[in-house]
Amino acid sequence: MIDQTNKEEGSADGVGFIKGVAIDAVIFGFHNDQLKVLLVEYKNTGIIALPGGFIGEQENINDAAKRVVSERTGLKNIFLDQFYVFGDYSRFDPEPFKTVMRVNGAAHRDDHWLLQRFISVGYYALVDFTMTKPAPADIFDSCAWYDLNNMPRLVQDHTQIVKKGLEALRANLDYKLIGLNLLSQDFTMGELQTLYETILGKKLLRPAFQRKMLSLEILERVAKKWTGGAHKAPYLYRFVPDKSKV
Amino acid sequence: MIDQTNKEEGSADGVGFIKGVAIDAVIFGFHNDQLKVLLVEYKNTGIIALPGGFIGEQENINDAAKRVVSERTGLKNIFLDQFYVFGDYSRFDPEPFKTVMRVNGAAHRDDHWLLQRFISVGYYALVDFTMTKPAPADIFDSCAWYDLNNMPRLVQDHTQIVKKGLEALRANLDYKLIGLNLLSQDFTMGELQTLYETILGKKLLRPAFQRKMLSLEILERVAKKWTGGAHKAPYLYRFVPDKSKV
DNA sequence: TATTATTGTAACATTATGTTACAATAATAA
DNA sequence: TTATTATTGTAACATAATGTTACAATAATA
Repeated sequence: MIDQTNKEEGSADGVGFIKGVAIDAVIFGFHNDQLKVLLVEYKNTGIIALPGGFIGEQENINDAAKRVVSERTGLKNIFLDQFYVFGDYSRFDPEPFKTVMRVNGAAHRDDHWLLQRFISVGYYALVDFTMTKPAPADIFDSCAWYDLNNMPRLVQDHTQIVKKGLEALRANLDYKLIGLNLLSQDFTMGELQTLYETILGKKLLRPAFQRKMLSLEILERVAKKWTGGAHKAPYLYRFVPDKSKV
Repeated sequence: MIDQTNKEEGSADGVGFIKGVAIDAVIFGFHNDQLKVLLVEYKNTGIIALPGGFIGEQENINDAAKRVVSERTGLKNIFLDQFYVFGDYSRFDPEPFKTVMRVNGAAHRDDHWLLQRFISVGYYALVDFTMTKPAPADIFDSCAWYDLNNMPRLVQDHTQIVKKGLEALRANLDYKLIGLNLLSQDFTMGELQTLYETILGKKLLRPAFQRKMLSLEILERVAKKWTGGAHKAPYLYRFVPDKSKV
């Protein structure tokens, strides 16, 4: 447990971590027909940020990213993709971390490792909203979902990082079928279409969408879903990963 | 000049640079119907590597990449794209740099900054082969073009980096029209097609390719090119960047 | 049993891409 | 000068992909 705490983002010293490189994770979820992003709020400061972390001295960077997302969502087997390295000098701004330390009574000097310049590697993660258990660490007041369309002010350049992460998600949507990672195991074609429409920010025509998805031959029909509505019941579909690897 | 030398990759101390983060550049050229990659050979060692460098303490990472490519090619206005961060712990291997230092008489200790673990940000660059003046630095025996299909053994994981860089180039080819950066200002449709075929590693059908390229409305016909061959002379085309921004 | 809203998909229209064919033409050879 | 050759530019058609309209099927409700 002490070991665990020591590996959290806010640990007092940088022992065991590579300095100068950070990971920021744009964790996307989908709920109530809206894209959500998981954000943390630093204790007693109102400072809201992307979940982030550092890379263990002997850790693969992709494993570090996975660890960061796991710690905040409670999930394993996370869909993760690097999308950009944020390395402008202008993003260097030690003030927020100074505030976090001061307010929470952590002594620090200006040459503290967290107050130096960081290069940040951006990852986006796609998770099943219904399966996540957002978990704050000691240094956070909260770890919670926010509507992508109604985001609070974020620390440093994190708003920009979210924007770029969404662009990467859009660019990869057709190519990687990644949208499916955002839904529960079983879903209707309508839900899938709404997800795509939400990610792309535009309406799609239903017949073409359904035909396209079915032509990929990666979905299997599992049952009908009686929604209680006064209309025909939609089928439930499930992603069949084997079929996409032929 | 001293200042300049101090900023080269092989400088003895790491003063002025961010530690732990490096840039590796896959610089593509196109000549004699073949894709070329610019590589450096470390003095007296036979060690061949991608041109690389480090990030100044107050330098933007993208500017550092541009600087690295400029130093080796002599060009300004370089097309550059980040494509991946190589951060596996297993790629950490100080032996090659130890050899470089030992052979060239540079004293070093095992805790020398160049012998620590680095996270490497991969960039690919596209340059006009005919305009480049490959320039080795003091620590290199050579800086020269190699056929992509006939590459020597590269240091560390650089072969892997080249492979991933080529994949990124392929993936972006249609999307970003980046192929045009590899040709001289004026080129024939045949040259453009050969470039695409070389990058994609497959033949394309001529009428479809020509129709597609012309439909983009970013090429203007400038003149005919009399090649001396016993056949109809092809037109020369030129890229019209303005038109692609409408 | 009629009404309503939504689903699944057929049918057709349009666009994009793949393929074949051929006239135009620059150099060479007869 | 005139045929020959190789290559270019593009028309014409074939096929595939995507956009659009239409409508039957069907759960729940009136």
